[in-house]
Amino acid sequence: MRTTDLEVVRGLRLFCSMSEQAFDDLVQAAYVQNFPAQLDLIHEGEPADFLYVVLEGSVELYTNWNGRSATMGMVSPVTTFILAAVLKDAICLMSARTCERCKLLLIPSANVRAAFHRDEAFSHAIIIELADCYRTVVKEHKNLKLRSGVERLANKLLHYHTVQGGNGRVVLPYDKKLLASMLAMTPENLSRAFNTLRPYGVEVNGAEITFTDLKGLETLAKPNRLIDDRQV
Amino acid sequence: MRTTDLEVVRGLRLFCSMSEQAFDDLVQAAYVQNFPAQLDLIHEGEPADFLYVVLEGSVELYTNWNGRSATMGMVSPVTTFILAAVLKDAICLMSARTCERCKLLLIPSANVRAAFHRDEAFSHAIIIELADCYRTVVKEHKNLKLRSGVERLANKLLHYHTVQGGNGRVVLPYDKKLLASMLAMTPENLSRAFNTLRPYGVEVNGAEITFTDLKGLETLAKPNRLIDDRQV
DNA sequence: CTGAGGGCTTGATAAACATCAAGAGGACGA
DNA sequence: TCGTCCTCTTGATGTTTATCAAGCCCTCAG
Repeated sequence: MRTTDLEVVRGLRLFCSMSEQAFDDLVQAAYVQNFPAQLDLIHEGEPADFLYVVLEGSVELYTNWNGRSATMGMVSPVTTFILAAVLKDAICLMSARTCERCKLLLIPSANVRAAFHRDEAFSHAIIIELADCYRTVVKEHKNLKLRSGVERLANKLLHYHTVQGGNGRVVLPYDKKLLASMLAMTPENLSRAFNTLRPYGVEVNGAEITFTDLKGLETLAKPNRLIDDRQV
Repeated sequence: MRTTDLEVVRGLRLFCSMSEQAFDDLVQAAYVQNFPAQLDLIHEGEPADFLYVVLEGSVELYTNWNGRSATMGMVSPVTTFILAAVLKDAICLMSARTCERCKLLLIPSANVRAAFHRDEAFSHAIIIELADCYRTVVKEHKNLKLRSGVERLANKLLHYHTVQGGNGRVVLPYDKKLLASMLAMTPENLSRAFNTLRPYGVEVNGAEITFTDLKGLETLAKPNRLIDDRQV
C-alpha cells in the first residue's frame, strides 16, 4: 500500500481518531487491489467478507428482485461501503460493481470487528459513521416517497450545481442511463424529464447542463435541507 | 418509573449489556410520560432533545414536503426511536406522532451521548442497533424501488401472517388509511389492491383477512429475505 | 470507408397510480 | 332517534411512469 493512499485512508473520519496501533493492525491485514470496469464486487445475499474503501474510481450499489434492478447509491473516493453488514457479520443487502477502473482497499471484516472491540475511539467513530449512513438512506427514502421524477431530477441538478461551484453550469458525473437509475426512473423518462425542465432554463448538451433561470428551477425543485443537504 | 417498565427497558438489546451504574444514570435522568392519541411528539427539523422508548401504544414516524406527506415507519413497544439524531446531536429528519394513547420513556439526549462515551459495552450495543436501523431502511427502500403497490401489500400480508402465527388468518394492526400510507399508496388504491388479491385467495372482512391460497399468494408476492426478513 | 453496436431521444401505447366525486355503513353524541 | 362524522369502497377521470419500437448520432473495429 502506497504511503499516500495510507494517509488518505487514515484521514477519513472513520479512521482518524483510532490509535496508531489499531490502525496499523487493520492496514496490515488489508489489501489494495485494482479492478476493471463493470466488475461485480459483491452479490447481495453473500456474507460481507471485507469492508471496502474506494480509493479511485466509482462503485455502484444496486439490488435485484424478480427480474427488476435498482441503483441504491454511488460510492466515490474516498469512502467506505458495506460497513453495517461488516459490523453485524451479516449478509449483504446490496450488490456492488465497479463503474470504471477502480482502486479499492479491502479490509477483512473480522479485523474491523476486532478493532472496534479493542479501540474505543474507533467504536465512537463507527457510531457517527453509521448514524450518517442511516440518515443518508432516510433522506433518499424521503426523496423517493415525496417527489416525482422531475422533482428528483431538478433537485439532483441543483445539488450538482452547488457541489461543482455554482456558476450556472454542471457536468453530469455519470452517463444518463446510470443517472436515470439513480433517480429511480427509466432512461426514456429521464430524457423527457430534461425536456420538462427546459422551460425552467435547463439546457442540455450531452453531459453539460447550463442553467439560465436558477430561481425558476428552485421554485420548481423546492430543495430542502432535510432531504438534500448531505451534512445535516 | 415502575419497576416492570424499568426491567423491560433494561432487557432491550440496546441497554442490556451496559453497566448497572451507567443504566441507572440514564434512567435517573429520564421521564416516563403518557401521551394522548394523535399528539405530535417531534417535528422534523427540530433538534433531537430526547431518545424515545415506546413502552405502550404505537408511534408513527412521518415526513412532509411541499404539502405532501409520507409515513416512514411505525414504532411499537418496546423500541427506541430517533437514536441516530440523538447520537449525532442533529436535527430530526422525521416527525413523530402518537397513534393511540402512549406511554413513553424520554431520555435526555445529552445523557445518552455521555453514556456511550463512558460505557464501552453501551457503545458496542449502539453500533449493532444502528447497523440494524440502517439495514431496515435499506430494506424499506428496496421494497419501494423494486415492487409495485400490490406486491408490497401481498408481502406485508404474508409478513403479518408469519408474525401472527401463520394459521391462515390475520388481523390488520392498523386502520387501512395508515396501512395505505405505510405501503406508499392512497387508501383508494389499497382498497383496489385488496380486490386485485382476491383471486389469490385473500378475503377481506374489515380488519380481518383470511388466506385460502397461500401458495398462490406467495407466487405473486415472491417474498425475499433480503427485503422482508426483519432479522437478516 | 463501412457496418455494428451502444447511448440517447422521440413517439405511441399501456400499465400503475392519484385525484375527484359519490355513497354505503358504522360509531357516537346531542 | 337522528344527524354528523369518519372510514372504507367504488367509479370516472387524469397524471405519471413504464414499455415497445424506431431512428439518430457517435464510436470503434475491421
